[in-house]
Amino acid sequence: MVLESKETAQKERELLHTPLTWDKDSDSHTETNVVVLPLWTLDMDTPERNQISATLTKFEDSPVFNYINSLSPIKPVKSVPISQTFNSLSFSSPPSVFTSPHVSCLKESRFLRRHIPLGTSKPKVSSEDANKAHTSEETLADSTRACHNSSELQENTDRGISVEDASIELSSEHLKFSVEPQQTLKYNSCGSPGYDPPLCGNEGNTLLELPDEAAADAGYVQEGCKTDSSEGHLQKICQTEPKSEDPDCYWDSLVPDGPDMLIFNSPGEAEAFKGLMHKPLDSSIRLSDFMSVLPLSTIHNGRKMYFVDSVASGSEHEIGDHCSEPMTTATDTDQTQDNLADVVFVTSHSNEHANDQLVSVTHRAIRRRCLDFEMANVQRKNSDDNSNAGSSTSEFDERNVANEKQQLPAKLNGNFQTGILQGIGLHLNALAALKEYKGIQIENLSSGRQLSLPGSTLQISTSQEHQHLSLVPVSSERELDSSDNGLHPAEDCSQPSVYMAGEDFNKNSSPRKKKRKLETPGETEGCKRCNCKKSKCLKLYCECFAAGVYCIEPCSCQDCFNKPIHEDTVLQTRKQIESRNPLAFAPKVIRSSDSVPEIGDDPNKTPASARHKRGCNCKKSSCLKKYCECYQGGVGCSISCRCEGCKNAFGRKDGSAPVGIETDSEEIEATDKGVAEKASQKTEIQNTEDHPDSATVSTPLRLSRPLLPLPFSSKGKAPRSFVTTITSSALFASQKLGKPNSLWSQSKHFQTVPDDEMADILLGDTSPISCIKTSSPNGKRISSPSCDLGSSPSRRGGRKLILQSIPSFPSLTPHP
DNA sequence: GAGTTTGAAACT
DNA sequence: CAGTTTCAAACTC
Repeated sequence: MVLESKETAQKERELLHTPLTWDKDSDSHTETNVVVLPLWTLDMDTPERNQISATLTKFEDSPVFNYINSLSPIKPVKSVPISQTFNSLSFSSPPSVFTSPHVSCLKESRFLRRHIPLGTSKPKVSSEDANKAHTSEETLADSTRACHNSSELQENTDRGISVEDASIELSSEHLKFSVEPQQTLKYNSCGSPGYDPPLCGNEGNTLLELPDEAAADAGYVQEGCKTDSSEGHLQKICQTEPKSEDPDCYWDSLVPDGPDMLIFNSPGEAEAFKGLMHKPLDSSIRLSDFMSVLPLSTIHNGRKMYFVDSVASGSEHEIGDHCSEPMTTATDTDQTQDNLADVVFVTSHSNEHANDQLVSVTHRAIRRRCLDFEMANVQRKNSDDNSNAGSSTSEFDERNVANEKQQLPAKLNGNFQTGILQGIGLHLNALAALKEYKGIQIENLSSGRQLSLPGSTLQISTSQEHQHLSLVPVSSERELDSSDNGLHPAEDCSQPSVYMAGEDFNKNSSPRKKKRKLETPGETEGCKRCNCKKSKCLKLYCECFAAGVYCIEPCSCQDCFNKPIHEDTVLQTRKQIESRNPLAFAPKVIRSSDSVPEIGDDPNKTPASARHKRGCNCKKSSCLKKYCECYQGGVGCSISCRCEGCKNAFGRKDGSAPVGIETDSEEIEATDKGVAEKASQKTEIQNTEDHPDSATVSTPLRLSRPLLPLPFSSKGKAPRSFVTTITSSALFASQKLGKPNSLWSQSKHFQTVPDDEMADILLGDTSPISCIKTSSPNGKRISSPSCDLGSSPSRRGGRKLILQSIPSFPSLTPHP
């Protein structure tokens, strides 16, 4: 397996470096017969993963599998479990950077998948972990083939079956397993893991998305948006959402195209699938079940089936309900009416659409943060236009909720350079999205069912011609604060304008005005981008650049060079800046200590476990405003700060306790105050619990946490430092496919790594690849199980804590 | 929305 | 390394 993985990794690298020659025109094929197996993100090191891998292997060897293969002209590649969630999930965001979301995607993905987008769009995994990469590579290869052959295939593929990938996340273990069997009997078009069929422009392509992972999904979506053709599935999804009153509906809506989706001909199949879904935790079982189901559906229908990742429920998430959702069976109908329209979300209500086919799809993807190129918006065809109504297809969407937290770890295990960063970016995105997601959830979900998905905002706008679904990443903060605001689907990012390819955004005459028009203040902030006028977005002044992401439409920058088309310039500039300051792109806020006093800062003086990398230099803001990077990052000032009159609510330079905890809150604005208190208290509590031995010790939670509960709720914008941190890593990681900048990787480490460790990292003492600690707003995917850095018990505990302590993204519950 | 304030980044 | 300038975000009105 390892060998195989290595080979795959190699292939993947090659693919990444190889420009895709895919012709969009060829995409025109109407339907895609693809079965997408869940992408399993596994941690190679974990038993679960092994289990899954074994299962997959069996699967491949199984008669059913063979049968499926026989159906497709394309030779299925032997799937290899990949730990790299990066590919799809983690990376989804990262690609943005270097694969720039804008440009990178040749294809639009109708599938919200975690797969790594093909070559350009997807960051390449340079990992040393060939193992992880292995699967993805194959997938890429397949996808590539598919793309090349798409035109041909399209014609033939309508009824073809392809299994692109399966992804499963085992939330229970906090591990994510990703396996991409990549057995593509047929690729629809670009049906490669990284590849989204939609690119092919087909309506037929189905997008399966896991609601839970909306956040993650958003990432995909965004990526998908990169391409012009982004209209796809998201819109479709959106179409149904408004209609759905059922809690499930939301998720259902997420599932785009019906025809392509996994369809169950018979209720029995659906049941089987259902059962499978119900067993998210049992990867092996699921896989088997899943496999068993496939044949039937494919065979009977002769149609394309898409399986999108089924995700294991996360421990924190309450997936069960979703999983258990009865699958809707529909009668056969011709979907043909409108290729595009295929997706009808079958909700409990939607049975009317009677189709024989029952589609259940779970899609798990990591949502990309706004920073990542977010094509926050995805257009979806209006149901009217598309004929969802017309299409008789009913689709059932079943989603497993997976913890993104888990995903991250797995990803981390993968190549550090590429994978990690990307993964992080995605993760963040997902987090950002949470808030939005919640809003939807609240609005749409009436049942007590909890959604454990990372929030993503789905914005649905119905225009005469199109419905637009946009996933808008929202800052984690917002999410946290969302309770106040009530969730509003992000308007800002979702604006149609967003659909535009990111690259050309800046070219707009008045980006800023445009942006403002499109974006509402609150929401905008989540996706807020830079507004550079003179720096060309090639200096650290530029938040996007500093974060390691390309500027996208939401940006109001002028003369922007921080775009994929200027990738060389960007990279060069980056290097230049790094040459001056190796840590320039490192997270500004780093974990000061893990309960390890030796770390530079005196814990006593710096209440917050996390500290600003360099410390602030505030003179007039008293470290009570976002001018202060420490405050903005949600961390207390430390001895390294040169601030004057420090009143940082998160911890004063002089060592006084964080305001939030203490009585100084008065100094803070009322709104912020509450948040700060909560955050600080929460952090403290968690810390104490997790690390009884060191009260002052920064816990992973803190590390990651500070970012979350910041007192910025009013604006909802994530703390600058935080954003920077997250994005930077993601961005950098993804900068060059296959050639992750070492620095970037390093930067990642920095996030969670103590200063001293950072130094080591820079020196190369620590292998970035081996371990990455990431702090996510939600803290879900903060650590990779296998992370070396975390080898120390304390650290591990910290990571673990993070996961636990971090409030799961969007609590599925209606009200946070 | 325009203007001011602020402090980091960049420059010297 | 310190001082100054530039820059864009944060903030205010």
